[in-house]
Amino acid sequence: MPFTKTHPLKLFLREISYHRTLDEPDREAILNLPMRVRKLDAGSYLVREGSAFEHCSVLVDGFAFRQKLTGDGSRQILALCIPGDAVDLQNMFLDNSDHSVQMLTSGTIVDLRKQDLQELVLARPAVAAAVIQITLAEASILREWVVNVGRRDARERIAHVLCEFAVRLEARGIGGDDGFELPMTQEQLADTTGLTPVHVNRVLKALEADGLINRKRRHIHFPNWRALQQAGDFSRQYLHLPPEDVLHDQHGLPAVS
Amino acid sequence: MPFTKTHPLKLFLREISYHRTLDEPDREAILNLPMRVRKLDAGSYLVREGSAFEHCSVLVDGFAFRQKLTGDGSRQILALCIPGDAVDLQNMFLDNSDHSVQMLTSGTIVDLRKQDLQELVLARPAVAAAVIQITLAEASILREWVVNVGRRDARERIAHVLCEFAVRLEARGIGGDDGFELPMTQEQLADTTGLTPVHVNRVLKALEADGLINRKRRHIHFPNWRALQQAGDFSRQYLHLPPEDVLHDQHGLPAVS
DNA sequence: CGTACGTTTGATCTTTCTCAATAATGGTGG
DNA sequence: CCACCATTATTGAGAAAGATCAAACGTACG
Repeated sequence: MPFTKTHPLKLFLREISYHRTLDEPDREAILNLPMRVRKLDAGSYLVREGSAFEHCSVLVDGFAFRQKLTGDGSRQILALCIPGDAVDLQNMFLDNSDHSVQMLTSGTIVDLRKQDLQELVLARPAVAAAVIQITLAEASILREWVVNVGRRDARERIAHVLCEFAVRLEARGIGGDDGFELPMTQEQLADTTGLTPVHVNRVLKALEADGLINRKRRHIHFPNWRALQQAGDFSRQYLHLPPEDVLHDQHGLPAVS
Repeated sequence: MPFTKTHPLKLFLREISYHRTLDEPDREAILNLPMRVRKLDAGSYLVREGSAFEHCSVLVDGFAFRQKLTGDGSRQILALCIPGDAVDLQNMFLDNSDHSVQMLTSGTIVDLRKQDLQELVLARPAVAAAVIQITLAEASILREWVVNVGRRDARERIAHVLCEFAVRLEARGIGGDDGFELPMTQEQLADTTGLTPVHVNRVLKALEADGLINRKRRHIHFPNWRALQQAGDFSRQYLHLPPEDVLHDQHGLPAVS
């Protein structure tokens, strides 16, 4: 079966299935939700802080980030969204969004109607449970970010973010073994770590000098994965991913295509 | 009806009801859950990072906090729990806890069996929806904390935490109009803001000198609420509380006693 | 080929941390 | 009730991580 004919919600469904086993009717119900596929440019907004939305989006392709601005205009990035992530579960049940979501790269999203999703959750307990689990796992990542930004120095923060991103990509089956394309400018990396772009630059160079990363433009490679994890005080526990040996084993996962 | 005969889950149920209207059978089901009431001393653990639990706790009386340690042993406080908060919804659906929860003061908790809660959620869509909303609101607070610690200076951070705590207390009908008892040492406040105790002390004194707070031991009073909010870049939006005028109006809320 | 954006570099300045000591405060046993 | 102890709060001096300011350098792309 050709790759291009993959259902746009494939990754999302797989993500859900990690958390909770859904039976066939549940999966059917999700896949048959009325949806609209949209292509977006880098920088376009998926959600704008303070506004209410009719639909919830799932990221199919490309990257996005959550962000919030302070009163004096500085920005904090709150999460990185990768393909398969539900971008605004918040808006499904809360009235207006407490943060913005913006595309990091160009990409594709699927819009689902808020109403439909609410009905789905109310009608299908297993889906509700899966949504709860996804939300809880996301909260766990947020807690780790609070720690990262609150109690780690610049070097640790950056190493940690790199580790997290790499592991999450790999868990979704995206990104290669020999590094990945970091879809961020150093300024954006600064806004995710609570640092200045200048300092991010210096730390990246230091990490490179210490042999923890190789960079070629935005492409990052980890010559010493273990050392990088250590430098970033990183442990994958908080991501609540399935055990590593399951990741590369497609058996038991729903074949959606 | 005497205050002492209040049902221990009263505040929790009220909190749930803010988010979603539950019908009588739903509320009954929650109140009839088998439960165990326990009194705990300050400092005792409700949840320990990395371990699995049989039950989920709801804080009835006293205060608690979520925390995580870094590799080098420093601590970050991730959330303050006030009476009526469910302390470990995480453990209800995720296998082992990604952080610890510890009592800040002495207090009382109610343990509910994990199993029972799961069944409740699976059987009652409205309860599931309420749990999702509570979890989403908690995530929103976490996002604000990332911003606080990532992009605000010491003075703003501390003012912000004070505002948040005061507003949350008031929304639960706890704490007085003329200030409140901050149940934290300056060291703990440092761990919630990503600062050192020494610096927290200096900032508190500065806030006092500027007429933004009055302190008498741990009791804090806000002579100029508006100015403090401004100093902390605080806006209650992210707390997803019901509109202010509903708060002091008990009509429409379930009378649980 | 020039413009715009991102990266890199240097010099200087600030906030916050660290270390260290002293003073309150609350609780405890006698 | 008092003396003592353990926390917690306060203060000072010096150090350091990271911010700020400013400029030069690359690279992509129209």
